[in-house]
Amino acid sequence: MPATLSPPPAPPATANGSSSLHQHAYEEIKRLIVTGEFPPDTFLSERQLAQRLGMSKTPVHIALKRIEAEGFVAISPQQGIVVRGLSPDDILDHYELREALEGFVVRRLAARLDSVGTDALRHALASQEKALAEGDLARCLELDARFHLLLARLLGNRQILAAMDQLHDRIRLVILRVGTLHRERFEESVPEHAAIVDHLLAGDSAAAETAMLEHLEAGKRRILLRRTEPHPEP
Amino acid sequence: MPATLSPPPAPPATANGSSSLHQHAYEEIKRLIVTGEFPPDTFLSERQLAQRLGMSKTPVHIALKRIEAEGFVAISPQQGIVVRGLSPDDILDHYELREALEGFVVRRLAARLDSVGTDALRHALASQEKALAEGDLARCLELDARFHLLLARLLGNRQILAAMDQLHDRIRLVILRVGTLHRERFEESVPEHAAIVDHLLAGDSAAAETAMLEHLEAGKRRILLRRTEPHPEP
DNA sequence: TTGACGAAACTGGTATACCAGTGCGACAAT
DNA sequence: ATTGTCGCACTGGTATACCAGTTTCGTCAA
Repeated sequence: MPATLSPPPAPPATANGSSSLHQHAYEEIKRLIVTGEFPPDTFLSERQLAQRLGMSKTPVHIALKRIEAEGFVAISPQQGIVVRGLSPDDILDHYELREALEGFVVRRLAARLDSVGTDALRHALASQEKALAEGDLARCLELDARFHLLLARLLGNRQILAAMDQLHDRIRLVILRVGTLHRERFEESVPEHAAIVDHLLAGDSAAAETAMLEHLEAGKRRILLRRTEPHPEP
Repeated sequence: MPATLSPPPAPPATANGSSSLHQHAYEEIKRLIVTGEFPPDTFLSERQLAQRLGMSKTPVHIALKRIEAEGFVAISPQQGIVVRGLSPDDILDHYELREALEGFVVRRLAARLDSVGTDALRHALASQEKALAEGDLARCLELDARFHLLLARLLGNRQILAAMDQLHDRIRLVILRVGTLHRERFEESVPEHAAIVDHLLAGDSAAAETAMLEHLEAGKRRILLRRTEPHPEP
């Protein structure tokens, strides 16, 4: 599609690099979900979304089937589409999967980190500290997710990276479930990241893995403890 | 020649259990790929597939976009669809991901195995030995994949199970890459499974994980080296 | 013989129309 | 007033037609 679209009244806000409409629809709808604009239990409609995105049903339909396959929405034929929320069990399972993947990643990574990776980790850490100092919590959240993905990328395993990439959006969803972002969260997690990096640079596999597992454990605790408000859920 | 439009005999043909056409298309196309009927580098066409499956382009298109997202085909707009093969690096990455997931699974599982799980593992093992004794190699392959999925299911983590389920089809693809099934492969792997189960039943996390990692390492070696002769146990 | 050029025969991507279910509300019969 | 029923207004799912590229190949001119 040309960069200068287009007839429909709504050329979407974000300048997209999407190669196709259904790709754009996929990214946009998922963004609306993981940013909380479409909270859990929201009812969606292909036609509404198509109109909002300035395209026809077809690409929206394709995007939604993919999003359904990833578990973010539930589609009932002849009924409708509903945004799926995350149960506490989902969150626990989510963190356990991360323990398996990311614990493994840092364990392996400590033994094979090169100078390029060293620089990347130091840079990522510096960015996080800068964002925290500036109080830019949204950027803190983004950098947090990117830090974890960076570890997988440095390991160079595309399968693991792909698996963690799918987790990326779920992480946002998990964090958003507790409401707005808290500064204290990052005042704790950024130093935890720093500890992981320290052990990686020292080549200490066991210590790096332990630090990662503690970091994830702390993250899980930060989320589950805040989830004590009464929920009007069935 | 031009497609002179279809003479669709137009009964939905086989009475399928699929809830929708695109679901049926997804399962069928993926089956054709993972069974080797569509080997790597095969060129596909939405229209050809639609005619073969007795439906229109639309559900085929949706199914292919999902299969593309899973990495089994590559779609180039205005060009065509090609079945993606697995490079040696892909296979290495694949096994490394399994090491991360399944190593973690057995480590955790050894500590929390109940009587139901015990029975399920014993039963799974017996089935494998029976299939091997009968020389039913196709069933051996199926039971192999199911055994690994069973471990994840016993752990009770849906996220991990979903991640490993995606691997299920890739495993078949990996094995098919070396050609036909070899009896020796299962004469080795079934006892390896038995060893893993033994350590799980004994509650020995470390031994179970080690056995699993060795099992995966052996599987990787069997594929990459294509060796058919049994090797001495360490 | 050879080269370039253009029409045709494809490709996936998208829009539109239509279909078959579903739920709900209005209206009618009691 | 209650209740049963019909119908309309939705839903996602599918088929069809069309679009804009890309590739192929035959034709025609040099």
